[in-house]
Amino acid sequence: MVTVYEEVFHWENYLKYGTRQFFRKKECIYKQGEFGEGFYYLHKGLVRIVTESAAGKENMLNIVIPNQLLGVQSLDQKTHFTSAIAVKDSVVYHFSADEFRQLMITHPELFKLFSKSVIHKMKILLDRINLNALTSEQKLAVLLHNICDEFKNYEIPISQQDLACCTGLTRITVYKVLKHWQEAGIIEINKRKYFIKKPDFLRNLVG
Amino acid sequence: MVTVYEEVFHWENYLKYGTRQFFRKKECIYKQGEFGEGFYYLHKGLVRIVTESAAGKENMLNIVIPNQLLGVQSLDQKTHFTSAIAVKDSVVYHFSADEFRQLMITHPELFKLFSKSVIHKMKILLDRINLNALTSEQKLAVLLHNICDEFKNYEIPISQQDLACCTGLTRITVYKVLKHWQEAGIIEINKRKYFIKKPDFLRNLVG
DNA sequence: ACGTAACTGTAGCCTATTTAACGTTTTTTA
DNA sequence: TAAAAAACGTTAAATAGGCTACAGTTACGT
Repeated sequence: MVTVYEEVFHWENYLKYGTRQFFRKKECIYKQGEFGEGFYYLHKGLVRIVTESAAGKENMLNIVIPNQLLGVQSLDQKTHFTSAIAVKDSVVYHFSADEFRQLMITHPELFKLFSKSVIHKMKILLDRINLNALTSEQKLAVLLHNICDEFKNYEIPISQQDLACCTGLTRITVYKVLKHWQEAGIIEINKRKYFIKKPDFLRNLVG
Repeated sequence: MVTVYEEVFHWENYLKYGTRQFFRKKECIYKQGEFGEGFYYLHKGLVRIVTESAAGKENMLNIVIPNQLLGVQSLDQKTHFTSAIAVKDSVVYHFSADEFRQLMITHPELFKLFSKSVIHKMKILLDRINLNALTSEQKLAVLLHNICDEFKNYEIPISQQDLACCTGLTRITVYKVLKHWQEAGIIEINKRKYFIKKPDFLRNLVG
């Protein structure tokens, strides 16, 4: 499930030490299995993190919003175990492991920032795990709710297909729930865009 | 699913800066929701990490073996989002956040060790997520297979109940799969212990 | 040593999801 | 701007896995 969290981390002052890079919509920032060196900070745009299981099924892990890190797993010259794909045109800053280690010596306070960001990532992964205990309706509710929080309005800019992918459900199940909600007047479907009319309903579904 | 990972991290030289603590079997090292301050290093014993979802269902995340960290999530004075329970009598070293930050200034190489350990944790969470894409038979196959690797033989010292808990399946489902495998001659059940006769079969199930 | 608590074997029902299938609509790209 | 590729709407059929129930076993504490 995609969880969008809004905690703010103050990386601004350190960006000048990173390397700025641009990625177009749908472009791949890093791929599962590739070697990486360091990590990225998302400055602008939107990135989705997906993982491919041994069985070959693709799973969306989370959506990275500006002001968060991605690709931390390869800080230690390990292969990436997820892929990152730009959802919108995005601007990222890349920090190489060595650079960052140097930087930490002169700016020890960076450790706090870094660990905060990483722990935050772990929390997201954990929430993703806990999601499995929920029913499909609840999964979707959590997902939509988070996405709305993120985009600060009640229009969902994500396809059924993606919703399916995020929750691990089939598209058909997503479709059914959405249809059901539409009939119950909880959401409105218009030109394949979804508008949440009763956000409280979704909130209550989960607790 | 419980995954036991064996990568080795060399914390030995730094243990003297931590506070040694003992925990008896079944004792709780930290509880989900409690505030924590710093993190633990497992020196001896075995600890299992569980998480309780909003719905109240308990899920085992992983088993921590000696030489690994636990409770990193509260490094930043946040509440723990998992609980840690000693499976055997255990010896841990606790590092407070402040202590550790000080220590990092005098020993910058600690950052590498720390980040390695944390990334490793993330990998575990990710594997746990990928597991959800699998069928119940596959989940059990992966689990048994990992346990065997861990214990270095083909006898499974874990109850059906625990297998259920680890995989998130019901006990009945676990029982059914196990019975099915028994009938197919893949495992042998004897006095409530399970012996894997055709490990390759399990391996092929997943790919 | 005994009683309670936890674990296991088994059956049957039930429903939420998945799979398959297929025509339509929208979006992408050559 | 036309063709190709995604994405969507919908239905029907197949099924996996969940829940309930209960009796028989084993383990554990005092």
